[in-house]
Amino acid sequence: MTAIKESSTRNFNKQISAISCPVTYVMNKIGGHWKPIILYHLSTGQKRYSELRRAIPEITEKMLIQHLKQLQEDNLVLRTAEPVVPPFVTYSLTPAGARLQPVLDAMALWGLDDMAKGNN
Amino acid sequence: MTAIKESSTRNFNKQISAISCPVTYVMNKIGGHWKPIILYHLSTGQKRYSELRRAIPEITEKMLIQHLKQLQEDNLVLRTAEPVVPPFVTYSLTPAGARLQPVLDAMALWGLDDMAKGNN
DNA sequence: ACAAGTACTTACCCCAAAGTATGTATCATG
DNA sequence: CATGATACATACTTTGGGGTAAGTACTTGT
Repeated sequence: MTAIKESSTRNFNKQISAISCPVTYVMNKIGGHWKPIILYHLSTGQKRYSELRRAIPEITEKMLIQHLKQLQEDNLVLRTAEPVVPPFVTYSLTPAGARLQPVLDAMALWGLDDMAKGNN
Repeated sequence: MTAIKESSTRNFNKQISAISCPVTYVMNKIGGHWKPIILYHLSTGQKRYSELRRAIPEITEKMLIQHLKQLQEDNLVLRTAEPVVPPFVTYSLTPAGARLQPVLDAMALWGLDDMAKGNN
């Protein structure tokens, strides 16, 4: 699981930043190139693993699962597996994940606005 | 600076993600451990370089300037230098930077809420 | 003469995030 | 009997973000 060197200034700073700064706390949860995109695709309804893969062709399987796992640990997405073969796994937003919607919307709004004017 | 290898899948993905996903676009601008904190300190009014340093003692000078530069390039903060000696430099938010306020607030709100309930 | 304050710059190193590539188990279908 | 689909796992390498430490140019205070 990408074992993190517990004794690194790097990680220590990350921790205290997350505790003292709620914005950084959010950043640690939805940061990274792929998480917002995954969250977006799940915001339109639950999806199977393979559906997500096809919806985001640029992402590698490793990255997809890795981030899905982290999002699960962070209690933002829910994994539901049907014990059948071939496997049938669906991912959906948890309530906490759904509550992120206004945040993502606010960000998207600002982003689009900023891209439009480029510089004010 | 930190010269970026232009031909890396890594950076390429970052670029296209930022173009196609406005949320990622925002993330690239205010991501990193220090940027939100710097932005927060500037949101309460313009500050001198040394004031910022004292306000955020954990940050190193290298990181401070590096991020201030990036924030300038991203048109979020404005640098004003009085041509005197000793140097007198103040940093303040640009209109675009100020417009970020509601976004940061939304994030902070969610963050605090999420920290409070931990898991729903 | 020397320390301290101003606002940086520069060289060097480490590490975690991201990418590449391949493997696994099970079943259905041609 | 081999290919494809499902949902992953895992070993290996690269690279960009971040940290450490030291230096620069100029002036004021002691």
